[in-house]
Parts: sequence; C-alpha cells; structure tokens
Amino acid sequence: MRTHTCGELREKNSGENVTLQGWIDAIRDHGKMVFISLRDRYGVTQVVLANTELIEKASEFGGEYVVQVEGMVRERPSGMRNLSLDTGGIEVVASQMKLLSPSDVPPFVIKDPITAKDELRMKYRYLDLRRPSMQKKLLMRSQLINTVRTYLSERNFLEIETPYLTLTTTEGARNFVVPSRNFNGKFYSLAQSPQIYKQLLMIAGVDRYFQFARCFRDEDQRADRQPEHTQIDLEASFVDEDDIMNLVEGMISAVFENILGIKIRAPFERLTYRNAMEKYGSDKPDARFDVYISDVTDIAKKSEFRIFKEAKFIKAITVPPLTRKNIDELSEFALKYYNSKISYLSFRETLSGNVAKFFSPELSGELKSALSISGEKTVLFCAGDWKRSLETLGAVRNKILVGETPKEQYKLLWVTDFPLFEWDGETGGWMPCHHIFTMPKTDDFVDPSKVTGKQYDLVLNGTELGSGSIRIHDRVLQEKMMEIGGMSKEKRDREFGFFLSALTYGAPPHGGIAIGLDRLLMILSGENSIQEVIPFPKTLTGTGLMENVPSEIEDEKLKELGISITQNR
RNA sequence: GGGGUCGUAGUUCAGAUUGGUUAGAACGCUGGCCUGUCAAGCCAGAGGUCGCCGGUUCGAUCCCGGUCGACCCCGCCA
Repeated sequence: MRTHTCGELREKNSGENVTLQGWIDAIRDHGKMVFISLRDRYGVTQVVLANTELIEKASEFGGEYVVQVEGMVRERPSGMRNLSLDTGGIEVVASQMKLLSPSDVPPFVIKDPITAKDELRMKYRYLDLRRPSMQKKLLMRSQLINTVRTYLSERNFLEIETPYLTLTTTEGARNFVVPSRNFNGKFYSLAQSPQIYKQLLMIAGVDRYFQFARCFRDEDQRADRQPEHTQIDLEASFVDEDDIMNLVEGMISAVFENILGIKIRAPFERLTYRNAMEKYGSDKPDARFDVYISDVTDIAKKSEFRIFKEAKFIKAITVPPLTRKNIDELSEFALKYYNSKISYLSFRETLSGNVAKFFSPELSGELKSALSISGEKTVLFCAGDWKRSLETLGAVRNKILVGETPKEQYKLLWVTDFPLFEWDGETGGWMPCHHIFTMPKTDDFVDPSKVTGKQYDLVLNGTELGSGSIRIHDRVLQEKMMEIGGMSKEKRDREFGFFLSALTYGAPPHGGIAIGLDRLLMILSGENSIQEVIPFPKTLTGTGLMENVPSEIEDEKLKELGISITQNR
C-alpha cells in the first residue's frame, strides 16, 4: 500500500520511489502535462503526469476520486515551488497510477472556506469533514481529550464510565426517554449528566474520578447547545473549593499550552456572583473589555426624572459616544428581550440625551466625576429592580462590544458564591438556582435568598464553560435542601431514595466540576457554533439531516414496546 | 410556546415596488485547445417544478394566506 502520506514528503526525499494514496483535490490539465493535487488527512502533494498513457488514464478521473500513484520524488524547479503547501518544495512524477474508488460529482466543492449552507453540509457531513479546516478541528478535539486524560490520569484520577440508561427525574432539563421492552409502560431516561453516579463513586471510595461523559438534554437548542454534548466530568473526595479550582486551572493551562501553544495566567480571577452582576451585569461576564456597569442610584435619584426618583436601583454604563441610531437600536433590543427601558445622556460639548433636561448642570457634573468621565462619552441608564437593571445593561454591554477588539484574547475567570435559591413568583416557592447537591455556606436557612453555595463556575470570554461545587455529603442536610426547594417527600424518595440512602453509609466530603468540552473546543478553534466542533451534530430542532432522525419505527416494534401513537404533530 | 433572517441551476447568489411569452452571474460539471500549474488559463456547451400547498388573477417565481426546512434570538437549559 502507501509508503508515505500526502503531507510527508520533503526535498530530502528527492530521488525516492514512493507510493501515495488519497483523494483527488484538483486536476490541472495542460494537455501534454497534467498536475494532480492529491489530498489526505495529512496534506496535499502535487503529482505530475508527463507520459501520454498516464494522461489518457487520468482523463477518466475527477474530483474526489481515490487513487494510488507510484512515482519518483523530485525537487521542484526554483520558481515553481508552492510556499503555501508544506510539500510545496517537491512533486511526485508518476510512473503508475491506479483507480481505487471513483466518486460522483460531490454536492458542493470540498474546499476551504466552505460556501455550502449548513443544511447541505450536515446532510453530507462525511464530505464536509474532508475539508482541511474540519480535519484540523477533529485533530484538536482528539488532542484536547488526550491532554485532559493524561493530566488527570497522572494525578490519580480513574476514568470510569457511568450508565446512560438511567432514571427519569423531574428535576432540571427535560429527559430523552427510552421505552422498556421487558416492562411495557416503563421507561429509561438518557442521562442529563453523571452527577449522581459520580457522587456514588465517591461514596464507593474511588477517591478521584473523571470521564468524558455524553450528556443528553431534550431542550430547545442554540448555537452553543446540542441535544447531546460532551462534558469533562470529574469528582474528588476530601477536597475543598480551592483544590478543585487549582486542579482545573492546571488542566486548562495544559490544554492551552498543548493545543494553542499559549501560556495562560493562573490563578484565574475570582468574582463573586454579586460582583460579577454589579460590574458586568452577567453571571458569565466577558471580562476581556474594560467596560463596567456602575451604580448611580444616589445621584440619579436627585434628578427631576420621575422614573429615576421612584426607582429602587439605577445602574449605568459608560461607553464611547453612540449615535442616535445606535441608541435606538439598543433601546429596542432592551425592550424586546428584557422588557426594560433604557435612558441616556451624551457628554459632548453640550449635554444631550432623552433625560438631559432632568439633570441640572451641578448634577450632571456630579455624575461626570462619579463616573470619571473624560472626553466624549455616552451614559446608558437602566432603572428597576437589582437583577433586571443589571442584566439589561449586561446584555446591552455585550451587544456594544460585538466586533470590538479585546485587550486580551482569552479571559478565564471563576464566579463564586452563587445564591442557592431563587424565589419563583409563579409557583410561590423557592427554586434551586443550580442543582440541589451543592453544599451551602451557612446552616441558617431562615431566609433562603441569603444562602450561597460552595459553587464555582468557570467562564471563558463570556461563555459558561463549566460549573462545579462541593457537594452535600450529609443525608439530613441534603433532605433539608430538597425540602426548601419544594420537593415532596414522596418524589424525593421515589427519585432520590437510593442516593439518600447511600449518604448514610459513610459518604466522604467531596466535590467536582463538569466542563463543556464542545464549548471549550469551540472557543479554542475560534468558532461561533458548537456544531462546528461536533463531528456529527444535530440541527437546532434536534434532527439529523444525514441519517434522517428522529424517524418512525415499525408497528411491530411499537407493539413490542406496548406503545401506540395517539397524536402526530 | 414566541420573534427575526433566509429558501431561485449541482453550489453560492443576483433578479421582478412594473404580475406577461427568453429567469441571469460566478464556481462546479461536460467537450475542445494548451509542457509548469497549484483558485491554472482560453473557447464552447449542458444544466431551473424559482421550497411545498392553496388563494387572487385571463395569466403568479413575483401579490395574499398557510405550511415545511436551515440558521439567529427570547422563553427553556436543576
């Protein structure tokens, strides 16, 4: 078979007889001389055909044909080297050629950058993946997995698989459901995450566990969400927050070093949830930019603007001067997505803006110095309750920063001290903000809104990469948290009985984290969609365009499962 | 569940504010010429249910209603 790959040959191989196999990337026919670019995963090598017989044979070939070429490596004449190819210093003068597999004309041209639409790319994913840029991402994915596996294995972590077919719980995301053949009317559920299993492994004395875990969630999709995605899932016993954060900082540093050759600074910045919200208006702030939100409640209340006078909180963000059109767009955005109104003041030669007339010269001066404004600036205000005013300005901030050049390329940080519960006006009860296994930082639960947890979220460039916590290892406390979260005793016993029982047999203190591998890879490869780094992704509606899933199944099988279809949507 | 963008040769797009008998370009494909190309070049050619269904109309790719699909966002994602 082949003696070399298509990315391997160099000037030093001149004179060698070689055999290459690969796909025809392009044929350039000059009549009495023909050039073929032969492609495989490793690169492209130019093959030269100079004899009539071979040229005749090659006329049958087309793009994407798989061929074998035997020939002699020759250094290219000077001036005919191709500097954009690693193999551009040489070419292979063919002496024999063999067709291994023909190809129909592909539905799109397999070349970077791709022009075909997503729909077509996904239908013919195996062709899309042939492109060098896609191959590069597959390689990166493999390198990322290897780096993490080596890093964690060297630190005594055991790689252990946990079940995908598991129990349906009503907590959290909607489950994908798998009917049981042996027990008609009963169902498995595909695991949303290995959370409970990894805690059970700690109770089992595994001490340190990790896994590249597929997680299944039947929720609506986004650019950074897929119905099945992969998490770097890990858990360790006898640890506190710092142990896990230090471990992850080392791991992420190794990833950046191995994959991008970039050294990143550790330890990462730490922000409490409260500070992240106050400063950036987000619990996953993009801190690559020095644009901050300020509290101007005390000053703005002194204005004559009724909305401000009556508001609980008034938050502001100072940005380079915006045009009226920009501001109108931002206002519309804020109203549409957050149902919040924003006001503005523009500090230029004169003060302008829709609330300018409510600010006396003294008051605007006070504001100007409070916000350290120099030069021309626009200040956007949002008045309202604490969370909404901040989230609105946070979203506005992100929108303004789109397309701006960040001062650093990658900004990793931790967000800590999340509240464990949030009041749900609809159900009139306390809802767990994240998951119910996080260790609270207090044992006083009189006001659940004040309870924060030993939780730490890892954020990269405004994307939530992962979330982890120290877990509850005490049954009584665990039951207490479930109770505050409004879970009935009956449901608790049905869905978590086995787990609560496990907590009574010597559960060690433990904690861990789960990091979204696809999201990490998306950012490392500079992509904006998770679909780009998943080999075979689903569409936003969860369909597989290539294999055509989901699909109907035969009546026979439905019968076996004891299922009848009553409604088709 | 809701909002937005898009859907026209194999592919990516243009086109009709004026509804009309000939729907264009580029790339790809086919054939021809060509010994130094590498996004090869030059010449010629084939290629269309204008996403689908219905309505208005003498006539719809164009107008109207619905529907399907892809993408982006809100809700949702413990």
